Amino acid sequence: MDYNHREIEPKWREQWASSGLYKVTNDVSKPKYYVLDMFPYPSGAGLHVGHPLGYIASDIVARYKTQKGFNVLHPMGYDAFGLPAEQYAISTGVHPAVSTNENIQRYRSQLDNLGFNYDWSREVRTCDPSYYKWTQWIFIQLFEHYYDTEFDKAVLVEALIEKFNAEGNVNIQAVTSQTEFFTADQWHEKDEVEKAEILMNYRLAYRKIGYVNWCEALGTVLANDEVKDGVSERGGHPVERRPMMQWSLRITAYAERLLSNLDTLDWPDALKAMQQNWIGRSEGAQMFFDIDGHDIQLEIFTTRPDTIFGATYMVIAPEHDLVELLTTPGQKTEIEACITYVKNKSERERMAEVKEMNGAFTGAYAINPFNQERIPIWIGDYVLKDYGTGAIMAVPSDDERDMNFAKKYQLPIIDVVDKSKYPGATLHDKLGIIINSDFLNGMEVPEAIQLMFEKIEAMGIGKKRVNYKLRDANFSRQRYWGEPFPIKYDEKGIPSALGLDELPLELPDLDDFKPTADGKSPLSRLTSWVSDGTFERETDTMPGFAGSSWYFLRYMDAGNEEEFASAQAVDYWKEVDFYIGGAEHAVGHLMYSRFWHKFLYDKGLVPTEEPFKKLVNQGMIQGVIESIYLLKSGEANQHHFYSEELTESMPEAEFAKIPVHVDYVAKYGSPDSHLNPQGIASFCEWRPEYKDAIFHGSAGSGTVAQLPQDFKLMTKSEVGKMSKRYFNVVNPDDMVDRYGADCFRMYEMFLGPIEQSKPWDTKGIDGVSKFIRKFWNLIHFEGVLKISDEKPTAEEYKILHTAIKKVSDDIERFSLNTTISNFMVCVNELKRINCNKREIIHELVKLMAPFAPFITEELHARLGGEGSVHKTQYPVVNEAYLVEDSVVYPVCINGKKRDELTVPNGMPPAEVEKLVLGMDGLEKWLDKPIKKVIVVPGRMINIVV
RNA sequence: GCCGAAGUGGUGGAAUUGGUAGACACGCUGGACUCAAAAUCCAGUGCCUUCAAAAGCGUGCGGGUUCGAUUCCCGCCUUCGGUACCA
Repeated sequence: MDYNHREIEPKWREQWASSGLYKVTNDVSKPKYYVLDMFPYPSGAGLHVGHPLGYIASDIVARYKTQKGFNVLHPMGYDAFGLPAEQYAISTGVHPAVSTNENIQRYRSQLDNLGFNYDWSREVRTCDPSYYKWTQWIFIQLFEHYYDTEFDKAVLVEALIEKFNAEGNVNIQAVTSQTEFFTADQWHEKDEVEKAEILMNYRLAYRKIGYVNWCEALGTVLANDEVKDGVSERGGHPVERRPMMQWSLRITAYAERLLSNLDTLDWPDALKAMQQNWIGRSEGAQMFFDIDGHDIQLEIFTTRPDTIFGATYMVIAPEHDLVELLTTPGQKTEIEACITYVKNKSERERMAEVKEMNGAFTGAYAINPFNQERIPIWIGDYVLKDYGTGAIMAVPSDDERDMNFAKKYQLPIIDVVDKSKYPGATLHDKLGIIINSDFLNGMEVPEAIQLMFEKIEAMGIGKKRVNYKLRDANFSRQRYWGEPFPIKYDEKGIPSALGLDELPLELPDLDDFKPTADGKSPLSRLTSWVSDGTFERETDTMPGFAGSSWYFLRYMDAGNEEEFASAQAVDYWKEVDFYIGGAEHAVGHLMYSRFWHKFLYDKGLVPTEEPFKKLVNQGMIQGVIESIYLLKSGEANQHHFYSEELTESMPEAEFAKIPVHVDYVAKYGSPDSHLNPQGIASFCEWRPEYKDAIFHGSAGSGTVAQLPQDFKLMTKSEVGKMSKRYFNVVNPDDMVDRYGADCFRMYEMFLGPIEQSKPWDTKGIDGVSKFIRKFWNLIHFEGVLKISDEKPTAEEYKILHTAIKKVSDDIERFSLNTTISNFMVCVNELKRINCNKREIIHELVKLMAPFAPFITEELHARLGGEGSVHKTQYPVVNEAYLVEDSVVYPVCINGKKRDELTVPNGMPPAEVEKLVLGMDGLEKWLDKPIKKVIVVPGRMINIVV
């Protein structure tokens, strides 16, 4: 019989499940290997062909490592809290728990279809109380610790209180937002509320004012994703940034370790660079400027203290605490107008803008401590409150944005750095000779910076300091579908953590998921849950990254009810050896997980400082978006569609692009893609609002009922996201049904390098399908198994061992697309010589088992193998079979290949050179004198003329 | 704007350390088999000039280093990801 995946795949799927083949024990006698996928958010759309790309790759690695003798942990779970389920609930009334559960069921069946070797007994769901009990528990630990810079680790807040009692905070070395010092006596005099506020400034989980996107019209806080061009995506309503008291995590305490430990990781350099830039360490000076007529000082941070004589104005963020105080009555209107304007801009817009900045003068002046000059203090949208100190000294001559701001508001510009000695240097390079700067004149910039550090410290107006761009993470969401905070507030508003016996604090049931009128979380509607008269619960919930920051630890001991994971389990599995997931998580998720892990490490709860030893980012599989052009300025009820070629001469803005279901498009994805009359008919049936539309093409115009002969409406094809909204989703289930999971898996790998994004093209899968049948037919003739037990020839061994070598090398360097090519080459070669030798084929079956688990299991059984092929030892190359007795050299003249030369293996270069010069047929290129002959042993020959 | 990545035939891609550009597939063309089609098999297929032989050009664009550059360096262009509340 011919290979039939519909029979064979379900058979083994059931067999594996019933025998528990993929169950993993914490068997300490074997070396461990932990392979992890970034767990998915179970969206309502189900998996599309892009999702499994990384899962297939990790499955191959997991199976390969198993065959190499490791005890492999390869788990899967769901990142199940999130915004989409909540939005779905608001629009349909379906409870997020219900829709999430349905989505998970669907994901599970889709995943099962693909033959992964996950140990499902270890599944985690972030929305499950038995899981988020420990998310809450970790949050409480963060709440109860502060970061001590003397020991360089997290320490209990209780220990801090003891120190406060004994000696105040003068000797405390900590990462803190506390700026005022106090003695033990002063500490004792403070009341409970004041003490709680001071402790907040030290805690790793703490409360502070954060800003949210508030949309008055929708009465809700919007995610950045829901804001487009400064207005809400739904409805186009104005959005403003509104302050709110929220929980934050003090990730900045770990900035230095997050940065320096990057060196220990086997991650792509590009990714490390992104994290480095995100942390953004810079050395500079913290400086305090006196303010004319005020008792207070303005704190700024600058990396360029050497340019202080060029500081012609100061800029503070419009949200800065001092704005109100500094604004003079005369400037009030202007400042308020500016603040209102800035409120309506997102942070992203404010950072992106380098040309058109906005600001206003407060009316106040800072004093330059070096020449006592008055420097006007402005507010400006390009300074962000949470960056550094939220205040800068502006040096327009040496900073592009300061320069543009100064030009716009006609502020003076003083050149302080002469860069003429360094012609290639840009403004960002710290190079040049200082001018117009009193005692700094004539110094080189780096030298001047050093001198300024010393001066500033000597004068007591500031300190050399390290600053990070990294900001503390906002940890509050005004939403329902997330982990409730295990926090309650007493009648004075002082927060305290719940005890372990009160966990999990379960998310209460609710039937109205809309936020309240004043923008509070939906949970605040449940007054009976919120308050019992003596205390009030926190009603915000945690963000998506809470549950995903530690899930990889839970897999190690998923059912544990006493701890997040037992010490034995954590000591055995330690860290993730191989982590694969999307590049879109390069900073967010990976940074937060590293932070939490380091915190747990400080507490002695995990044995490694880093959670993910090796990491690979997989690319996205994109779809082709097909759309047709709709004329915008038609009469209200008469639609006109234009063929793509007709739109080229008209302004693009006149057309709206209407996505078309790709099933209707002929020559889908090619430049010739179009709707034929049949496609147009399908389109009109699918979108009845266009059933009377007129279609214009090169062959004429007409409605769907009366189209000209050979009518074609050319469509626009663009590579983009595979998504429901573009009607271009390809479901892996369909592929598995038609071609089988083995074929689908191999095709996904064959598409290209795992790290690269590439468009999906169903057509190409035929090639892999043919290959699988060819492979099967090596030992099946007219449907009957036929195997030879003869001893293989040297040629057969060579074909097999070439494949073993190449495939093993490729897996080790994670080049999975080329492994598939190598299997194809191997099978093509074996087919060419009609090899059906048991010894060869059985080894090949084991070699291919990680890639195509079903067909190899079947063949293993048919070849009389014991047990499962997935527990066999992976083939090892024997180099003896690969030795060549001759070498073919390409013969190049001036780097261009002109001929070949075959010589015995190991011939010395000098002799090869002699042979080459004696070759016939090279004369016509050798009419000029030969300058040099280069022989690279085993590689090539180049003659230079 | 900033940070990161990618760009090679009609298409997906290969070339592992600077050494034969286009492996392996898809598609296309021709042929075999067939009443016919599908499936399968065989041959060809970077572009251009050409009956052919043969030559020239060719890895986003413009420069550079080198005997030799898809690979290294400098400057651009385009697309994609992230940009702190999508996941």
